[in-house]
Formats: sequence, structure tokens, C-alpha cells
Amino acid sequence: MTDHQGLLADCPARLAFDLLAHTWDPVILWALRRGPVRPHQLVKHIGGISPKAMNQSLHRLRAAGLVQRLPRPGTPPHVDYTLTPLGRTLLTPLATLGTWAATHGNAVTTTQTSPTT
Amino acid sequence: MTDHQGLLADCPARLAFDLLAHTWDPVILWALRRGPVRPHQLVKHIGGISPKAMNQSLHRLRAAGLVQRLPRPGTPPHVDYTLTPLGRTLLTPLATLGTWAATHGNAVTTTQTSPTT
DNA sequence: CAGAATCCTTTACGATACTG
DNA sequence: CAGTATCGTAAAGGATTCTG
Repeated sequence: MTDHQGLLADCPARLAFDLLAHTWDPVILWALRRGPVRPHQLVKHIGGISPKAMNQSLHRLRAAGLVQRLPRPGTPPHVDYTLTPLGRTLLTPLATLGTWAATHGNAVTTTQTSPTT
Repeated sequence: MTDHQGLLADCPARLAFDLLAHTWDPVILWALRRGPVRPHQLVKHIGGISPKAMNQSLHRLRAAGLVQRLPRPGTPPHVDYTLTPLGRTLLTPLATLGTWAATHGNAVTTTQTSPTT
């Protein structure tokens, strides 16, 4: 195989997709683009995500070094999550996907609704 | 919610991610970038994907209008799959992700291996 | 060879309840 | 309020087998 120009089963490019493969991970990443946000804020803002799923995503994203946890001392507990510098680098590809969806998403939806054949 | 700048639970941008969320879908899309390929070729080329998963992905991608099936009459059966024009438009975002992985993928792997803190 | 059908295992994710 | 643990459901995907 000398054709490894990307995206094979064991290709490093797969990493990016696995990173975003989970339903909420890209959503959370995007929601954090502005700056630190608290978990509860994320849940409310995104809508439709359970606190548990939120936590799992946050865990994955932290493990990947894309998101950082910022504990604020005090009572009641207060925590912020924010993108790491590495995490910020993902915003551009994310935006590219978003732009594609905005441009061609309608075509996909139409196709799925009325099969052209 | 007046902050719908993208990527909420019900945001249209989600479509792009759901499209690529399945493990093999982006891989197959990428494998087809050059032109028509036969299923068996795809399985061999990609490696690690079962024929069933391949078929399911191909179905989804066809339903989404990203991939087209080209039956060649004859015996034994011969079929080619190729990207539709719509499918081709996804190659750019795909490449963007791939580039990101090539650039920052290593950082992610490193982080996951040795938690920085 | 294409691809659909069946079986089985893993895991994402929601709901709920509990701990610090 | 943050985060974890448990339970239950749905679905992805591998292995195998059968049909056109």
C-alpha cells in the first residue's frame, strides 16, 4: 500500500474523526469557543443533552487535551470549562464543516427525503 | 436563545457531523475521491472493515446523496461506487480535518498517553 | 462478487439517585 | 452545583451464512 494519502483504517487522520464522532463532542467544543463556560450553562445552552453525557464528553475532551477544567474555589462549587490552545486549533476545521453544512446540508436533506432514482 | 451561531442540539450544522459520525463513512468517502471503486477493493484498501459495515456505510452515503452506485452489466456481477457532485463538495472539509490531524494529531496522542497534570 | 439476513458484543446516551 | 454510579434502551459493527 503506497497510497496512504490519508484516511485508512489505521491512518492518523482517523484520529480527528474519532475525536468528533461522539454526538456531543463537537457541539461542546463549539459552545466553548467564546471562553469559559460552566457545565450547567452548557447543558441549558445546548439543549437536549443529559448531564451525564455532558460529563462523559468533557472527560474525553479533557483526556484529549482539547478542553481544560478550571475549578473556582468557594461554596457552592463553581467550575468553568474552556478550550486549551490545542482545542482552539480545532475550531477552524469545525467551522469548515459547519460552513459545508450551511451550504450543502439542504441538498442532503432533500436527497434523503426524495431519493433521486 | 439568540446565540444560534451554530452547533446546538438541533442546529443544521449538526448534520455534517452526524454524516461523518459513523466510523467508516469518512474513510469510504475519502477512498472514493479518485474515482469509481469496487466494494471489494474498498474493503481490501481500507483494511479492518467488515463487508457488512461497508455495505451499511455505502447505504447511508447513498441515501445522503454523497455516493452513487454504478452497476456494470455482466457476469460475474460488477459494481462501482463513486462520489456524486455533492459528495465531492465534502472532500474539502474532509481534507481540512485531515490536515488538522496531521498537524495536531500528535499532540492529542501525547496528551492522552501522558496526562499533563 | 454484490449484498442482504441473523446473531452477538460493545457502547453511547438518557433517567434517576446519590456523594462532596 | 459538580460529578459519579446504576439501570435500561438503542444502535454500531464484526462474524457468519445464504441468495442473485
